[in-house]
Amino acid sequence: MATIRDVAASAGVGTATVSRVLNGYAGVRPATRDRVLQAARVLNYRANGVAKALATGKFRTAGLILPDVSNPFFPSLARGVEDAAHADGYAVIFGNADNVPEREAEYVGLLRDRLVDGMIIASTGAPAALAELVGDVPVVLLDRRVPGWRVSYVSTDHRLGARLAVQHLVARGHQRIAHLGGPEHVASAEDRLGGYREALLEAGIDPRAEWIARGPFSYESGYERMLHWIDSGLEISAVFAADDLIAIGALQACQDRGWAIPQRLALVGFDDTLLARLVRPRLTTVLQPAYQIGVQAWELLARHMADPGAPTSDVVVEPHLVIREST
Amino acid sequence: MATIRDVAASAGVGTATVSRVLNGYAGVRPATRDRVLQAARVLNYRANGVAKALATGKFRTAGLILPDVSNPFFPSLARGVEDAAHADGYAVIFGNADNVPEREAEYVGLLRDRLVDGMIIASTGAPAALAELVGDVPVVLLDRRVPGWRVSYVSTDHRLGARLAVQHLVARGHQRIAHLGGPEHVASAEDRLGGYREALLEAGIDPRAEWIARGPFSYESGYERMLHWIDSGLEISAVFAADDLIAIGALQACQDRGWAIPQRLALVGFDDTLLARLVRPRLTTVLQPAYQIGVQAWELLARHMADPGAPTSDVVVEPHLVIREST
DNA sequence: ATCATCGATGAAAGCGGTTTCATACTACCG
DNA sequence: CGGTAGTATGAAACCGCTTTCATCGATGAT
Repeated sequence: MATIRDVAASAGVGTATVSRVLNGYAGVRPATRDRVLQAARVLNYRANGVAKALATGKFRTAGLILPDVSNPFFPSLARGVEDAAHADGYAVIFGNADNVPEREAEYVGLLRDRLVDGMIIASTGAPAALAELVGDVPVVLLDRRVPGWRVSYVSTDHRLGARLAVQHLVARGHQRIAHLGGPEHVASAEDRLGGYREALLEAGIDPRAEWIARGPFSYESGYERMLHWIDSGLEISAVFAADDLIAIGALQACQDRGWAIPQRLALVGFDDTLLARLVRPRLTTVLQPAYQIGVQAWELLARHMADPGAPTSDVVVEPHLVIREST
Repeated sequence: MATIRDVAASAGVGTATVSRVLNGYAGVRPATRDRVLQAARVLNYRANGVAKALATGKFRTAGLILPDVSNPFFPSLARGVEDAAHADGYAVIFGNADNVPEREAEYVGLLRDRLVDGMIIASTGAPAALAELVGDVPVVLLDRRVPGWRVSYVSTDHRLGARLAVQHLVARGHQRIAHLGGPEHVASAEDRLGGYREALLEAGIDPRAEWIARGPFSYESGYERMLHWIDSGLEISAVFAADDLIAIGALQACQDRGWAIPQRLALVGFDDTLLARLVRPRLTTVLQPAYQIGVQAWELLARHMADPGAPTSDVVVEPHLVIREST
């Protein structure tokens, strides 16, 4: 692997000049510039990014930590981040925290050690502990606010999304609407639950405790909780699920027990992943623009990386209801 | 951010000793070791990974290039790679080539510049061009062999998988079996097509040209091709799709045109992604153990990183048929 | 008591870039 | 034609770590 010194020697100049040419600084005589370029080409020279990073303190690499890549929502988001980062010449190191806070912390440390220039974290656990780990690396947080930590956030208005979903069910004439919620202490899940409650109260419906069951954002969890409700004779006519995976699990449970959707039970999900369009009946759900959220997060991060003193901001993305066949 | 010099000064030793202690080399007096450890703790010291990489030539980071993260098969695979890498203390930088060969090449360059210790590439295009770009970084290739490039491979036996699928359809009494193939020049797609042909010939059926339509591995592509077949009156009773996404698109098309599955048309997919279980009727498909393939690829890569002279190997994974309701 | 041996340790030289700073050269001006 | 401002360039320091190699003191053998 050719080094900058090889190129310098081959072109008969100093390494400083090679560096100047290759980084496009003015003040190099055209003849010299050409010699350097030529030598670099001949030697098939590519600058060593690590050495560059050490010298400049910038690595042109960012970290992205996701709670669960198997949930189709996150690949879309990741792709948004990655496309935007890529356009800026940045690489993205991604870590899958697998919904385990320890693993998340581990990744943050790993990334910090790799000197990433910034991180985007879609946190699972309580990210307050992360603040210290992150140090002074610019960070953008997704879906979760940490009091006292001055970083930028981008988040969907989950509360609003949940209200849209429930209002839609109410408008369809439902009165007994249950909620298959997400895990506790996860901000998006909490907000969706809050929106569900609000919307019921607004409609003059008392949100009963037995209408709420919480659990992980997964197909299995949705399936089991719904099955349990059906088998225990819970009297409901509609369900708002905290995400599409849970909704689809529930849908499956209904089909296994012969509850027709939407006749016997109306069902609304959240996210609008590809899955929502694939299942039968197609799932009514709340759209969160995953890709754009990713792009947005990148833009914020890019700003903070360019100017560490830039004011933090708080981007709230509006969700929309997508009505399909399950309601 | 504290440096190794700060720790050395604080502990009253040289940087060499700090380095020795922190990397666990023997030959440091316990008293000294404790002083260093203590100082490191007080200063909240973490070694700068970039500097370490520059000094050692090892970054404990690997690259993973995937053609399309939206295809649920790849997140599973990625997770296998990542889990295994993580267990070895490696970080993985991943790149989404988006099925564009240029983008793939760009990523390979990006990774090489970042001095990754190794790469796992699930290539889209013709990866021969990559050989040069990669340089002497250890590589494991997924699903694709490049003549003359001495690297390790791991690949599912796509040909066998396709034969299992078609043999199953034949056993169910089908004679007019079409194939919704994957893109041209993509090894897995070619092999599956090959297996399809072989199985038909073995069954004494002549594989007609009009029974084969190729296109991208996507839902939309499956939908459109199937719709076109139905509308153009193609007489078939079964379809083997080159992957689950295509199969599910086709399934959708059938439902939109009132072709009952499996009565009017039997359908088999490939991959056994989560989707196959979610759609109705559930999809019969060929299982490829994505996660294990990822783990396997990592193990191969780890071997090559540890010993650049290690002999290359060629791991072939056996697929299995998973029979569900679509046949 | 003397000397060779050995273990513990630090100084310093890289790793491959960037960047400052001094210098050599040009060109322009009076 | 000398002086000066300005431009192009290279030497060398530096980024934070690892690692070699020399050194120093202690130990054990003679």
